[in-house]
Amino acid sequence: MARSRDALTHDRVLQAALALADSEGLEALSMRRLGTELGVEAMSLYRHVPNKEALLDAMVDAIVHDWIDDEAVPAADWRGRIAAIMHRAHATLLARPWAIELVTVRPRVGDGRLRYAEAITTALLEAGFTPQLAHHGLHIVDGTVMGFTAQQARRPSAAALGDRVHALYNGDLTADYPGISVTIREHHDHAEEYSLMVDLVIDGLARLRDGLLPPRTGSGASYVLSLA
Amino acid sequence: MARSRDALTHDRVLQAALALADSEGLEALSMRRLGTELGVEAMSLYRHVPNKEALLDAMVDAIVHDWIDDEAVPAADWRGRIAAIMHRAHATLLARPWAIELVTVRPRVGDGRLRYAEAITTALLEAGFTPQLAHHGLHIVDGTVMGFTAQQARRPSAAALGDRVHALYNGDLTADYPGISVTIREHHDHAEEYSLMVDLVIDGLARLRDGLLPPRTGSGASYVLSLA
DNA sequence: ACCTGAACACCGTTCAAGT
DNA sequence: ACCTGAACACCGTTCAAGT
Repeated sequence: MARSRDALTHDRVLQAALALADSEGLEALSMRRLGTELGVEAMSLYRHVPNKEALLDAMVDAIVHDWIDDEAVPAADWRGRIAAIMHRAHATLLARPWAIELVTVRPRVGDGRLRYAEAITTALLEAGFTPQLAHHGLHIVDGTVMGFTAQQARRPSAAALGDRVHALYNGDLTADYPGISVTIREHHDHAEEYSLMVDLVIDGLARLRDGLLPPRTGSGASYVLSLA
Repeated sequence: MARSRDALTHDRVLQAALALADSEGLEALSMRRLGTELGVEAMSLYRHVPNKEALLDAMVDAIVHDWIDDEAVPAADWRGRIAAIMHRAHATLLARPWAIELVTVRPRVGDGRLRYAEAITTALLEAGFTPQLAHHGLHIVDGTVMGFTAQQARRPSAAALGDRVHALYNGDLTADYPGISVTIREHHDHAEEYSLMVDLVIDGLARLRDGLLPPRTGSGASYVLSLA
C-alpha cells in the first residue's frame, strides 16, 4: 500500500483517507496512521492538508460529489430527478456507513454539496415552486436524505443495539411497551422503506406547492416556551 | 462547582457531563476535564461509569427522556400527539446543539428512546395503521426529527459555513449555481420551516395509511446497481 | 469501599532541523 | 521544496497502591 516514491499530493492523501475509512472505519483514521499508510511520516501530510478537519471536509465533498453526474440524474420530470438523487445519495451513504456521521455533522460547504443543492433547487424552481418554497424544499429533501439514511444506518445489526432490543423481540417488555412489541417484529426492508419516504416527501412537496396541505397541526411556539 | 464532599454517583457524573457540554460544547467533554469539574481525579469516574461511550449513551437517553412526559404530549388525536412530540424534540435539540451529533450517531437504545418510540407507535396503531405501516411510520417520524433538526442546526451562523456561501449571497456564483443564487436570499425561519415539514410528514402518513400516495417514483434498485 | 498516581498507548499539531 | 524527529499538550483507560 505504501509507495513513498510517488510524490504526495492533496488527492493522494484524500484517496488514502477514503480507503482507510472504508476498510477500517472512521475511528481508525488518524493522521499518524494515514501517514504510515502512505509510507510517510504523519507530519508530511500537513504539507498538503491544513489540518484534519479540512481533510474530513474534503472527504465529505468527495462523496457528495458522486450524487450528481450525467449518468445519475435522468432526463425526467422534477419528481423523477429528485427521486433519483435521493436514491443515489441513500445508496452511496449506506455503502459507506462511516460517511453518514461526517455528512450529517460537517457544516462546511464545498463544490459537491453545492452541485447537489443546485440540482434539487432548479428541479423545484422549474416545477413552479416559488423561490421561498424551493428554499424550504431543498431543506426538506436534504433533511430527509441525511436523517432517514442515518436512522437506517444506525441499525447495522440487532446485536449492537443493546439488551433492550432483544428483550423487545422476545416479547419480554410487552407490558411497558405494547406498541413497539407488536411492530418490532414486522418485516423491515431498508430500500423499500426509503422508497416509501421518498415518495411521501415528493408527494408532500407537490401538495405544498399546490396549496393542498391541511392547516397547521401546531406552530411549535408553545412547545418551545414549555421548555423554559 | 467542584464539591468533593458529596459522594460521586452515576447521576452526579451524568448531570456534570450535561452541564459541561451545555457550557463548553461536546469537544470540551473529556473524562479528565469532567473529573476536575467534579473536584475529583478522572479515574474516579470509572467507579460510576464503565467508559466514556456509556456516559455519552446515558446523556443521549437523558435528553430523549424529556421528549415524552404528561405535560408535553397533549390529549389530542394522533396528528396532534405526533406533532407535539416532533416539535418538542426539535426544540430540545436546537437548545442543545451538541446533542444532535450524539443523538444521530449513537445506536444504543435506552429507556428514553423506547418511551419515545412507543408514544409514536401507539399513536399510529390507534389511528388504524397496520403494524407494518406503523413500523415504517416510526422510522419516518424519527428520521425526520433527527435529519431535519440536524440539517437546521448545522447552519448556526452563515459565518461558519465557508467562503462559498458568502460568494453565493453576493451573487458571485450565479453562472455556476443559478438556482441556489436565487433561493439562498429567501427568508428563512427555522421554526416555520420545521412546522411545514412536520405537517408534510403527518399529512403524508395519513395518505399512506389511506392508500392515497401516487405510484412509486422509483424502486431505488437501479440506482443501487449503478454504483457497482 | 472508594479514590489516587503513575503509567501505557495513543492523539493532533508545532517547529527547528535535515536533505 | 519537501520531508523528518523530537517535542508539546493533550486523550481514554489500566492497575497497583493508598486511605
